Amino acid sequence: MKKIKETPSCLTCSIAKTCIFKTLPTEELEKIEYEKTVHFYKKNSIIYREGNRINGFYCVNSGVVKLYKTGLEGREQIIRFGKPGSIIGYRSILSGELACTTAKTIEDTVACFISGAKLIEMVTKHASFAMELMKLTCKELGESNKYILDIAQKTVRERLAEILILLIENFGIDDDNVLRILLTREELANMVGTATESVIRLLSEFKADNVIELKGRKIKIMHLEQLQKISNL
Amino acid sequence: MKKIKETPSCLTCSIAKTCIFKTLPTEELEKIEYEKTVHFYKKNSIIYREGNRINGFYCVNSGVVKLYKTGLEGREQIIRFGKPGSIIGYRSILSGELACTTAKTIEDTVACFISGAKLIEMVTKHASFAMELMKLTCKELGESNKYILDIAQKTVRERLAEILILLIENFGIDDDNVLRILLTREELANMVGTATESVIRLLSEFKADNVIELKGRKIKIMHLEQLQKISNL
DNA sequence: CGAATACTTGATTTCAGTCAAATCCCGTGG
DNA sequence: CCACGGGATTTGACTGAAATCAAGTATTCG
Repeated sequence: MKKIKETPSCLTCSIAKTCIFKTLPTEELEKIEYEKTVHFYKKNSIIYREGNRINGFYCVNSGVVKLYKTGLEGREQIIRFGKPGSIIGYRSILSGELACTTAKTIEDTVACFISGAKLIEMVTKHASFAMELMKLTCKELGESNKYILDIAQKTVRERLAEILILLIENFGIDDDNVLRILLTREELANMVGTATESVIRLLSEFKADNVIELKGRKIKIMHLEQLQKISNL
Repeated sequence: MKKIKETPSCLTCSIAKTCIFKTLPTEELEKIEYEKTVHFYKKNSIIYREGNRINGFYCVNSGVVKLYKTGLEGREQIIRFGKPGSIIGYRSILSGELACTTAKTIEDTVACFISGAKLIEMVTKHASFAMELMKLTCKELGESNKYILDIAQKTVRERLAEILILLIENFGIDDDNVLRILLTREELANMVGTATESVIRLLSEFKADNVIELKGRKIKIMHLEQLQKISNL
């Protein structure tokens, strides 16, 4: 409501443990601060599109971004989310390829754009930054590989439970055990890799089994252990 | 037959365009040469196991290695292959995690082991090496993400055709259009993420449609365009 | 407040997995 | 050289999970 469209500062931003810039010296942060451009996106805005060349990357300051690939009949496959502190779009800069996903906001979002040249400069000049970035990429790669296994071998039911756990880990739950992210049934389906109807049916089942409670898009976690059991670890 | 178990040299090895070490100065290569240990594996040997800590990575000199994750009922999901010039096991070094795949040779293989400390030293000391490594990782990440989409949305038939094309691109075909890698039906199934019987049935169909010819594990490509059409790009 | 979008439930279909049985193939040892 | 045993491959029959199709209800948003 009262959010002011204020330019976020890299110096205060980079304090967070999860921030990729955390090892950079202050003078470098100041240079980024000076060079970056800040963008304000309304919900459902596209930041960049799969297949396009992007000449920089984005650091999400507030809001949530879904990164998805588009399949043959236009069905989306959500690969991951960007949330405050995440960087998105860096993969294609580093690999020298076109963007492999579309980035679309699912909430009003503020993101800072930093040029690819600057990214490469930082990698070249600061070995600790290069290590951090590599660590991030390798973790992401591990997650993607894990998901290949899941999607190839697990049932939709197991995957849905797993996705819910993943969302809990990523976005947390509030005091009332309600998941701190609101997704449409279709978006859930596009994460799990299944049909919307299947997600609806399975959520109903979970609810009937008292594993979760549903109120619109709010999902309240009643029994995390149950979810874990359903997901098969 | 007449292959001699000879220690491969980093200096001659690194000439190849695809080699990750190609930007390193000669003196650094000499140091690697000195530090590395060379390992000779027979077919079906395990180089490292998913879930184990490995304190270095391997550079494949000759032979072929499959990298796979193991699912609940022990079914393998092949993530990628290592072939001459590939490096394997580096992901877990850089991310500081446990190995996320098992590496098993499917041919007699020679691979050089280089310590994780050395890898990190090279990343730190040589920005160009860091960039190359990052590029490699990011490309791999792009491929994994692509495969998530495929496996989530394509039919087994489409995926099998796609995997065959991928194998052609990776391992090539000989003068007689025969794929230069021999996999069991089960291994093909473990790439596609399906049952062995399904692969067998579909290969028979492809053969009946004159897209391929089969002689044991040899696959002869009769009509690549057909394969591409089946795979839906 | 009306249109559009999202959600839900039911009926039906189908792709692909599982199970079962037969055959093939290859290396080993007699 | 040949028989044997075990793994790999093939084919057929059956099953079932999940997709698709269809129709109605609820919500949201301009």
